[in-house]
Amino acid sequence: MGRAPCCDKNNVKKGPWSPEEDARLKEFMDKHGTGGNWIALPQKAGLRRCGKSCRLRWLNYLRPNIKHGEFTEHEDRVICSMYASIGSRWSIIASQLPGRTDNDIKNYWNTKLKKKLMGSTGGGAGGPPPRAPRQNHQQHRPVLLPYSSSPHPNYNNFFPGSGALLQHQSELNIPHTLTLEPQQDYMLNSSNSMTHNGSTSHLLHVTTTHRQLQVKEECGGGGNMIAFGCGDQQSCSSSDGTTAQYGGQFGGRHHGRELSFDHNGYSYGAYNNGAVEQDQQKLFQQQQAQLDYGYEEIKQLLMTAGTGADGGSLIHDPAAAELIASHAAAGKLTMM
DNA sequence: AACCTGGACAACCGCCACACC
DNA sequence: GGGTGTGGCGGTTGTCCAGGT
Repeated sequence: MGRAPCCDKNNVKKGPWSPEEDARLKEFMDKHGTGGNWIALPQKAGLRRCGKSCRLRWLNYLRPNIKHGEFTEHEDRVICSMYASIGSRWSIIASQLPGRTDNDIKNYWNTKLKKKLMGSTGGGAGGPPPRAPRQNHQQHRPVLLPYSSSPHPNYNNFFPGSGALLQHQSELNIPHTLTLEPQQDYMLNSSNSMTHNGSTSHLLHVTTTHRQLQVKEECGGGGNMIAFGCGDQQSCSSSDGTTAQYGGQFGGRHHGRELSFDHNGYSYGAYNNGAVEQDQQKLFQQQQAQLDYGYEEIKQLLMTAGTGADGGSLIHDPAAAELIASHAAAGKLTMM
């Protein structure tokens, strides 16, 4: 049983707007505003258009103070760094760029920035963070990193001279002890490939959030892509349709610190209705305690602590877990 | 000159969350 | 509390145009 359409599709005009329609809509909006109802607006304004179409036309084109034309380098940076942090939340990104619409930014990203960025990475790992499903703001607020601190891994290639933004990129060379910063992404050095489930991986991401460790393995060339998640369920799918999903919670005592890894209640820097909750960001910053893992602990975490969707460990292959742990403990994890 | 291709932009579609009754 | 209407969002498609062959 489908919904009733918002308008009579047979009786509305589609396609590009004519100057006359634009003028009529603009005149009506100037005089009356939306009247709180976009659906009823076309009839009142004498337009044979769907209300949604009117709304879109107004918001994306006719509204005052809309900025068209070339994006500045600053805007490029904001878009890229926010995309790296929150993915394709165009409306939120648009809220940071006065005069730009989400549609504009989306088109600009899809047609120019994405290619520019991919070109600078050589087609490597530059994907957005996995997009969380649409959130019930009151129940599961997504983690939102301060975007300026989470640049694209190849940000420096894309914007020469922006090295200051990569202040977190440093090698960790602490034998057998790995210090993971909460809310930070790490990338395993790709010089060593590893085998998991019969496929060779070339890249491995370790993401830490407060009380959360997430390992994501990727293969180049459109191969398998596997995400190991803790707390919130994580899932990734690949272009060839192979998907692996692990989720759940795990916990234990490490360095005398109780780690529950239950994600609930630990989303800091969240946004709500598009507005960053700054006080929550402050709270997050205050609670940025370091998480210390040794080789055995990392291995243990990976091998035994998971209670994923399949009830198994995060990594089924002992050799794989050992390899990750050894790389981590040997300091071969690079902050992204 | 005709055709093809790719880029840029505008618009549509379907889904979801929320407000209201 | 449930049903319904609406607004908002993101993904996708359509259209136009410029440049290349």
